[in-house]
Amino acid sequence: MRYSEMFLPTEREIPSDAEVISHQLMLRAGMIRKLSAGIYCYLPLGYRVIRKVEQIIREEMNRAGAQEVFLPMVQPAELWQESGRWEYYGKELQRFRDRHDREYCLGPTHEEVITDLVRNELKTYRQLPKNLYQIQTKFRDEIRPRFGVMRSREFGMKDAYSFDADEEGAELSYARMFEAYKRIFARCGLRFRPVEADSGTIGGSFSHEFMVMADSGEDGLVFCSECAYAANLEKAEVHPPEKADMSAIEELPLTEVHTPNIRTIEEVSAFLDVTPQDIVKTMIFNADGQPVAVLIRGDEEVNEIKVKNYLGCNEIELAMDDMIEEVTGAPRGFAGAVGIRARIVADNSLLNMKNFVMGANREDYHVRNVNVGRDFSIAAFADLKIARETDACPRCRKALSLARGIEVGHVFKLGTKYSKAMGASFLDRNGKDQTMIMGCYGIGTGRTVAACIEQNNDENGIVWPMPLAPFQVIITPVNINDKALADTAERLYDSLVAKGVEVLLDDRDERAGVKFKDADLIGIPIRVTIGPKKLAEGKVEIRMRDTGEVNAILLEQVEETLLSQIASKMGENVSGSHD
RNA sequence: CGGGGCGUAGCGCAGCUUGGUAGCGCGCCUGCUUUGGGAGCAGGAUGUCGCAGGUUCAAAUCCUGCCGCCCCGACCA
Repeated sequence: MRYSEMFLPTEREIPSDAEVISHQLMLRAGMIRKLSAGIYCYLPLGYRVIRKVEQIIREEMNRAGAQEVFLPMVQPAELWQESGRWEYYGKELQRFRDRHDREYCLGPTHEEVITDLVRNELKTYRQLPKNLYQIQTKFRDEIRPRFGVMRSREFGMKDAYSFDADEEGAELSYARMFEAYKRIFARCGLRFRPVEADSGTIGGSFSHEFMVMADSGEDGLVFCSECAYAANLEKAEVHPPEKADMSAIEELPLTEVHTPNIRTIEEVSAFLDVTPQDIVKTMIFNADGQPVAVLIRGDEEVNEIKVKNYLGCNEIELAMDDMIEEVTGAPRGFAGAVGIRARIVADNSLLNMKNFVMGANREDYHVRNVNVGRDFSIAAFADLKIARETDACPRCRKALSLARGIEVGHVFKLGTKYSKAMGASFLDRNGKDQTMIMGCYGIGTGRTVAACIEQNNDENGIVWPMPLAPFQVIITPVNINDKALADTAERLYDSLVAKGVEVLLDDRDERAGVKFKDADLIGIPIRVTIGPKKLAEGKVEIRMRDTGEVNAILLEQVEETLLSQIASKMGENVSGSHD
């Protein structure tokens, strides 16, 4: 491709509405342009990178035995009513009516469509397992799209669905996808980590997210310093504290203290001159309409998802003031466990606490020297807190580490959630009707590209890993009006193109500085600079974008040198060959 | 949906408080010079000042309503 002919509008200044680095660089490098909130156009440079990601995905999905299909984006409401998600999915699901007033939605995901397709066509265990995937545009009417293509409303996604006859088969399908995903993200040149995750509204029993490590990521994750445990912060378990021998500590008499307008942990600890570790927080939740009091040590935070999963409820939120007053008889800020009219659950952080402070369920009062058993009882302790770095690994008790990441892929064991609701069954060996067991597996293509930029950039722009680079090589003659330079550039360009190298020839009549800045900004891994001084010696310069290393190479050796550089940079992230 | 901010040339911004000829930098076009890290000089083009009402002799500027976009929160694969 000739730069002079390419639609590649680069920007010198940072667009004012871009916050994160990947968004800024995608705009500046002419990869994307915004059409509307959360809706983006991909320009040629950006789309070339998308196609690189898609190609890697295709190769690895095909290798893992999946087959590519292409499903409609517009989906009839009836299918979603069948699965029950027409009601449950909420406002993210973009609904509309056609001219006959029939209801439809734009596909945010395709469990319904694929399950419908499969139930109509697959009838016997002999036809199973099957794994079908597509790469397609999804639409989710996000409450707040942000960070460019990282969280957009319209976005590209690879989604795969597996159908198995039995649990062992489903396990195998899941494991194969898990391995395929590891290969995909490794081949993309990403530093990533698979983590255990909550399965959310997609549902199902078990899932892993693939997190690209980046401080700008929206998700928190924890991982063990010793063993393989890693999980999304939403899900991360912690090992309960060692049970200490508390018998030596005498239980002091319960005392009510006047604490006028003292509500928060900070206020209470300052006012009563105790540490937050001496206080128990009582959080009132509304769980499917029922009040639940969650007790946790003052310096810890409640993980709502853990509470939700522990209670097994559908909806959970912090209770409104009227519910708080109903169960405590006091306004917000003075809730405690003693005498509360709500189910009580306690985090493990209470295990070794004695003579602690909590709200008195009376306005402007707290109580001191509260003790579990004597003053109120707890049916069971559970892990309900947000994990911290001071917590111990739930598997091996070693130290946990915290990091931030970008979720680029998610694999779910769906079980029979959709196949049962929609009647996707088959006849087994004995002629008996059985429900298919499903899995689903997603990768955000645009998000993968953005995540890659988050990990690979410097002050001059993007630094593409070779496998995702829109071009492998850029040829930069420093002055196109110097015929010797221009001719050399043209000849090298032709010969590299003939060898199948993806090369951009910067044939613009611009000064060298402008070309260098643009080459750095768009992040092409290898730049061949053709200038008068080195050319007089029969040489050109090869400069690596990542290290900045420059080597002068004899013209007759350039092609060979480039081919070997490219080859070594294509495969350096994955051992073994790939088709 | 709640809170905050912004909408002026392709991009980044000033002007608005105190109403009166719409500006700056970059980019763009022409010419000359220059040619290895975003060149210099000279000349030039480009604006329904987000939209609609209102106040006024006069509105980018004041008032009202609406729309769009960004940030924080709630929410979310």
